[in-house]
Amino acid sequence: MKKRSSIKDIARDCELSVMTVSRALRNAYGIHPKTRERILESAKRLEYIPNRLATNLVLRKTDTVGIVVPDIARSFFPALFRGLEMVLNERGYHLFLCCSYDQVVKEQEQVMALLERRVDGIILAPASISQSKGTIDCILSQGCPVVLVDRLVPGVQADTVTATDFEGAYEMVTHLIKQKYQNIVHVAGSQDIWTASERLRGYTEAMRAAKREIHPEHIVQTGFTFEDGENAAKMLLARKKMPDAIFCVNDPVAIGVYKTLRDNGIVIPDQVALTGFSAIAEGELLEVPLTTVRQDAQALGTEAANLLLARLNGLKTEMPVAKQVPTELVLRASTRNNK
Amino acid sequence: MKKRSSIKDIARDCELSVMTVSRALRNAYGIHPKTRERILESAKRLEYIPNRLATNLVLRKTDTVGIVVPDIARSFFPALFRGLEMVLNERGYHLFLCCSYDQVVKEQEQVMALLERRVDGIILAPASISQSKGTIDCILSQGCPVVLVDRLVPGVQADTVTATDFEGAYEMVTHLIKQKYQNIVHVAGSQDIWTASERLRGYTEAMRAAKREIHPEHIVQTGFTFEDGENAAKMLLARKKMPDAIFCVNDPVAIGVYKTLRDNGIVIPDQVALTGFSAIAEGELLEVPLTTVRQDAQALGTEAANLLLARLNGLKTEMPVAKQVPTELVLRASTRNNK
DNA sequence: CTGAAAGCGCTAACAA
DNA sequence: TTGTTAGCGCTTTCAG
Repeated sequence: MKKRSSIKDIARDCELSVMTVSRALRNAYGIHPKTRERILESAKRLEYIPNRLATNLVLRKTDTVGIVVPDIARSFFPALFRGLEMVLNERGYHLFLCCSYDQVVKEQEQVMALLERRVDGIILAPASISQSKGTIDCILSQGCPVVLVDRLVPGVQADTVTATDFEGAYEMVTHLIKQKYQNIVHVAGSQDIWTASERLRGYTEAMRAAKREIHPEHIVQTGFTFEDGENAAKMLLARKKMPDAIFCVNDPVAIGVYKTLRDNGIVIPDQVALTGFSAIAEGELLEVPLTTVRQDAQALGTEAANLLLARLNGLKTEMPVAKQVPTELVLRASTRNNK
Repeated sequence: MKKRSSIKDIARDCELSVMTVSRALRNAYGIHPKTRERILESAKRLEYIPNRLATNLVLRKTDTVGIVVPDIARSFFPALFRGLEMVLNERGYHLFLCCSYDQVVKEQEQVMALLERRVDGIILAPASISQSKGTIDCILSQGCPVVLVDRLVPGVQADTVTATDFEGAYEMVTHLIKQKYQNIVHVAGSQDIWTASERLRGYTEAMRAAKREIHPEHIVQTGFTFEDGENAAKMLLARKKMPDAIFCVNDPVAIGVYKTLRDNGIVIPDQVALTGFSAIAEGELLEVPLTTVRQDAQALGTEAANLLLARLNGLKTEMPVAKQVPTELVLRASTRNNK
């Protein structure tokens, strides 16, 4: 492994001072065109690539932003990442992507790694309502700008960008009620995660507004994945009486439910109506396309990126900014949609 | 924005030399337990987080690996990323994820950013057979270990991990021939991308082995996405005579074809058989589940990561290592599968 | 237009 | 067990 060449090697090669080389390489003023040309030629010949560790150390700036999401393999997050990347790359930032897998400890580790590498800012979809606060406070205490995206943590003094999870769920469930479904079950996600908790709240409030009673069997607790949906469906199938509508916390869960019900001969939407949340592409490809709530993941990304950029450029406001991206009902064949 | 504390602040706080603090923080030998305790307490109180820019500069090691993929939003790549991450995180490396969007210029930029940040190694799924060589040679010339994954670039002296694209395609097409399909069309991807070119080669060789003639209309040129599949299907629909089997370069394309054919009243597999490549989850959820070739994306990731780790730990071999991960035929309802 | 000195935050090597 | 010196590769002063 050969040694990489440095600014010093170029200086020696050109018989100039390190300083002149540094200036020429950065296109700074006050360098004789002839000199600059010699330097550039030498840099090329020596295969010089600047060492940004050194530059960043001096400048206290890395042009790097850290991203922490639960799991990049979940359909929603690549879209979000793309939104972030489009905006931030454009402005000269590079991205560190980390996954927390919804584990608080892992999240903490990843954030530490980012802080040690002195990223200019962090965009975080926190793993836990109850336990991520410490991690976020740690970022804040280092004076590192942070934007929470998709998920909130109450009581944290950070900028946030979320979708209207509560409103979306409320609207969805209200639609089901209007369609005269009598027994609407919510397959809910972990209540320690913001989006899941907001969607449950949307369900609850919509039911309450329609004077529907909510019994424990109306709520099935599960996770966020396809497999979690399969399990939830099995539990429902084991009951004496199936619901006539199921509102799932997200699309992967809904698709898991869909598949299990279908494999057990249940006809959607005739016997059971089914809905998800997020509008990932897969839902539309099902034999019976999935009614859902559209969330613009990429827009969440661009908004979060813009907010971070504003802070990076010195935006000072007393209060943290809380931005919401609207959701939209998407009615497809997995529910009855009269009128 | 308050100033972050450094090792120097702790030294002042404890009335010790910087060196002693450095040692204590790294759990090095030869520090009085009492002293270490004081230092640790002080570090905590001052909210000290080590500056790895400085450490990395001295140690010439960043514990960071750069990943460059075409597009993290494509189902295949999150799985690959996960494989990489599992292995590399475990061994203390953090990951820089970049997307090239199949653009050579963007790829070049991303690689430069990684090299400037002095990543310890790079894992790359190259954008172009004909144009990525320069970029890869640039990495190599810096003495930076690199592993090509999923896609190759001929004539490059780097370790590689690929799936058996040729064999998988050959097997698939041979199966279609055995099922007595007469007019088998290949919806091919860009021939400047390794996987697409290998799959076309698999198609061609299988046809040749069965003494089938290949005419220009047997091959439809398109891209890698769902939309590309839709376009290809429209072109086929416009023909006088539809094929009786379509082998698509990958699953997203196949699903795009599927949807367009279905929307035009074509029954799969009765009128047209359809197959993809990759076995992404979506293919199984279609009304008529998709016959395809399974590729273990995560395994590609773990293999590539292990290969890189070996190089990072000083593995020296004359020749680059070329590892292949097997593929497997997945027969589902979108093709006739007799016997 | 060019250069010398100092320092970013840390560690390796040697000395006390 | 602790401290001193030098230096990683670069940039910011301030001088020439």
